[in-house]
Amino acid sequence: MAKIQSKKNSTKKEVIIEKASKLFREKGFGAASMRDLAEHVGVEAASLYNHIQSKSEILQAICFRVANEFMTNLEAVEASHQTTLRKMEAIIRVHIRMMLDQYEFVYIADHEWRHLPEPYLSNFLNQRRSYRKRLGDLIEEGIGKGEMKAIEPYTAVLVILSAISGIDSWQRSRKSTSAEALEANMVKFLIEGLKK
Amino acid sequence: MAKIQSKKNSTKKEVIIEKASKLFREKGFGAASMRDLAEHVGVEAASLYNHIQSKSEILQAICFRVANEFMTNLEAVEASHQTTLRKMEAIIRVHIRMMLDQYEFVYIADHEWRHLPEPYLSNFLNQRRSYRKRLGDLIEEGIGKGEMKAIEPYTAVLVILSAISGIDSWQRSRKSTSAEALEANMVKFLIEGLKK
DNA sequence: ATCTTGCGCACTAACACTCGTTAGTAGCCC
DNA sequence: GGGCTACTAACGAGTGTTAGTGCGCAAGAT
Repeated sequence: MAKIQSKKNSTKKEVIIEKASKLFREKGFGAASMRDLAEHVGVEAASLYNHIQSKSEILQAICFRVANEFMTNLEAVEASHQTTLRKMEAIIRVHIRMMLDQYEFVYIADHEWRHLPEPYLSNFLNQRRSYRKRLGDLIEEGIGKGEMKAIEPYTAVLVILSAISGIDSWQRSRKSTSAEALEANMVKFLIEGLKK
Repeated sequence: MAKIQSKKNSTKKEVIIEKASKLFREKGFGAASMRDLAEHVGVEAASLYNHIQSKSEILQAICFRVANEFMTNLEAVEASHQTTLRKMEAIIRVHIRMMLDQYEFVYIADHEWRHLPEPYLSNFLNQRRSYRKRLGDLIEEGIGKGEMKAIEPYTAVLVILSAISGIDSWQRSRKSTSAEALEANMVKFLIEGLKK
């Protein structure tokens, strides 16, 4: 009957994950049911299990994909040769853009990770902690070099990351502001808070 | 049998709401069950219904209590005679303090409101939108008076509110930073982003 | 001071679902 | 013909919530 796999270059599993990401964001992981998901995919609930192993496997796939993407980017930026301030700007821009065009995925990694089963939960939180630590170190370096004002690095990281994740409010209600303007204004605000 | 009402000056309903706020934050509204809640209260699930009408009534109580508190404060600040910049600082500080000592409640109003049933959902979102609009107007006024740099007000509101709600990461893992230092640093960062 | 009444509150049992997931089966394509 | 993959049916557990019952304490009547 109704085959899945609507687009080429995307396995059925990928289709399921993509539909799931929309659903998990709208209803939350706990409130979204497999029957719900199946309907959006165009299939019976039991058929999903030909492609995935469990509901939480979907969540794992989403969370770790996002985490890896951010981590990979961080490493690239760290290895680059720029001002510390420009490095931070680059990272901030990547976060904003990810939030703009991979919204569903990033949102879930940001808000639904708590439903990960162990040991994935601990693993994820470790990665997260390490990522933030490295961001903090970068800021500390910027302060040391006199490029940034003396702010407690941990707080700065908190403010920056949270501020960006607030784009989710913007996504919900396509307001007057355009995506480009949003990015520009946000970078301006955040970098200004750092700059000496 | 085992009576509820451990403390004076707090009805049994209040005790239930308080325990529920902890539970809803830890597990999410959808994943927290009435039997869970009952156990924390020290009572059978069915007994809860002598004091509340439904699970979602608890959510409503929490969300609107928080919303009203913020709204009341905003009106007080608006009516006061200060620099626009100082008004913003006052509002930011109230948000931070609420996040520090009414953490569970604020968190739920911030993240679990989507599980409100209609018509409460629309009502809540309207209040929220109106609140942010008025914050935006305040910033616009500040720009007009030359106290603040020219930033798109909507974006600024987004950044500020989201940044503060990120304190939840801090609450989860009592880090090196103290509450006072956190508040000071955060205000510094955010106000600096606004100031001309 | 004792008895009576009534109400507040917690109990057990149950209903009517919904949940994630598994077993077993049959059709379609290489 | 043999994998894939989608189907139906069903499982056991857990969901919010209601019905009906009885205990215990406070107020009112004698």
